[in-house]
Amino acid sequence: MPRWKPDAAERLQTAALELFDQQGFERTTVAEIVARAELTQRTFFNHFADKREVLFRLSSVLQEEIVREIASSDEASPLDAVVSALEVVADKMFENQRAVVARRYAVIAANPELLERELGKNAALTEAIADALHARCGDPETAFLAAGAAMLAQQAAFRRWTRPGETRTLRDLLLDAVRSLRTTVG
Amino acid sequence: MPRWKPDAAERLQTAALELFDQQGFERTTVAEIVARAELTQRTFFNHFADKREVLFRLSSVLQEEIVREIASSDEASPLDAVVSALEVVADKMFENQRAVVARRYAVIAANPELLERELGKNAALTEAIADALHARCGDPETAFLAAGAAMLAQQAAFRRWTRPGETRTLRDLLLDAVRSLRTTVG
DNA sequence: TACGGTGATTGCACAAGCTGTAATCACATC
DNA sequence: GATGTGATTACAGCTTGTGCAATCACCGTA
Repeated sequence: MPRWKPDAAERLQTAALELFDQQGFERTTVAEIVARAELTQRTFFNHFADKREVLFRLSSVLQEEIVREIASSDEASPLDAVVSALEVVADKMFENQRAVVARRYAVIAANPELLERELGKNAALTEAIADALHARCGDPETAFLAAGAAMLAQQAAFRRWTRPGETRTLRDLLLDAVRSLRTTVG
Repeated sequence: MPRWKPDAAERLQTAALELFDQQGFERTTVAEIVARAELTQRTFFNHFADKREVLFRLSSVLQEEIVREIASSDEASPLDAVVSALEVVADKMFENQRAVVARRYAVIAANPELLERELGKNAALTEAIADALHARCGDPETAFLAAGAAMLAQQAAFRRWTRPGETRTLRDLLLDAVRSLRTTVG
C-alpha cells in the first residue's frame, strides 16, 4: 500500500490543463487544481515555481534535446544546423500529437500571462541555441542572429501547424518557412 | 491650492525605477513605492495594471510611432520599410538618452518577471508591425517574417548599444545588424 | 527483525499582489 | 450657487507564493 498515489506532477498538470481549458486560466484557482488532483496547495508549489509553470513541464527536456542535436550536427551553415535540429525534434516530439499540442497552445494563447511565459521559454531556448552555435565555431553575434532566425521560422511554421484543417507536417511547414524567410530577408 | 500634487503616474514611475535600481525589483514592495511618491496602493493600481507595468509607460507611444512611420513609408521591400521606421524612431526617442535607457534596461534584464514583460511588449510590437505591413500590401506570412526579422536585428543592435563603452549610434548598429542578418540567412 | 536515513507530502502562519465598492472633495460648467 | 466629473482614498477580502517544522512509507544495512 503506497503512501501516496504516484505521479503527482503529472496529475497536477492534467488537472490544470483541463480546468484552464474549461473555465480559463484566470478563473481557476490553485485550490481547484489541487482539489481535482487530490493534493494540497503546498505540494503544487513544491513542484512548480508558480501557477503558470504547470503548463511548461516539458520545455526543459525539449531545450536539452535541441541543444544536443546542434552539438552533434555537421551542417556547415549555422542556420541550417539549427533548422535540422528543429526538424528532428519536431518529428520526435510533436507529430502524431497535433491535437494535444494545439489544445495546450490554445490555452496559452488565450491568456496574456501564459503567453508571456511562453515567450520567456522561447527566449531562453534561443539563448541556449546561440550558446551551442557559439561553442561550435562562429562569433556570438552570428550565433544569436542564426538562432533567432531559426526560431522565427519555427514560430511561423508552428502557427500554421496548429491551425484547424492544416494537414501538412511541422517539418514541411518549417522548411517552407525557412524558404520564405530567405526570400524575405535576402 | 490644488487638491493633489500633479503627475501621479510619472512620480510613481520615478520612485519605482529608483527603488528597483537600488534594491532590486523583488525586494521592493508597492507599499514602498507609493510611500516615496506620497500616494496610496490603490492609486498605484489605478494607474498600472500590475507592479511591472510601471516600467513600461512609454511602450505604447513607441509602438504607435513605429506603426505610423511604416504606414507612411515608401520602401519597396517590407524588411526595409520596417528597418527605416526603426531608424527614425531610434534617432527620435533613444539617442542622447543612452544612459537612462541603459539603466532602465539593466533593471529589466536583472529580473525574470520584468524580462518576460519586455518580451511581451516586443511581441505585441512585432504583431503591430506585421499588421501594418499586411495592410500595405503583402501576404500575412511575409509580413510576419519581415516584422520578426527586423525586430531580431533591432534586438541585436540594442544589446550592443547598451554595452558600456559602446559609442556608435543605435542607427548604425541597426544597419550593421541587418547586414549581418542578410549574410547569415541568405 | 530492528533501526536509522531519505524524500515526498502536509499544515500552518504570513507577506505581498491585486480587486470591488463606496466615499471624498477640488475643479469645471452652467 | 447648484451640479457633475474625475482623481484619489479607505477598507475589506481573495489569491498567489514562501518558510518552517512535522509526518511517515520506503530502502538499505546490520
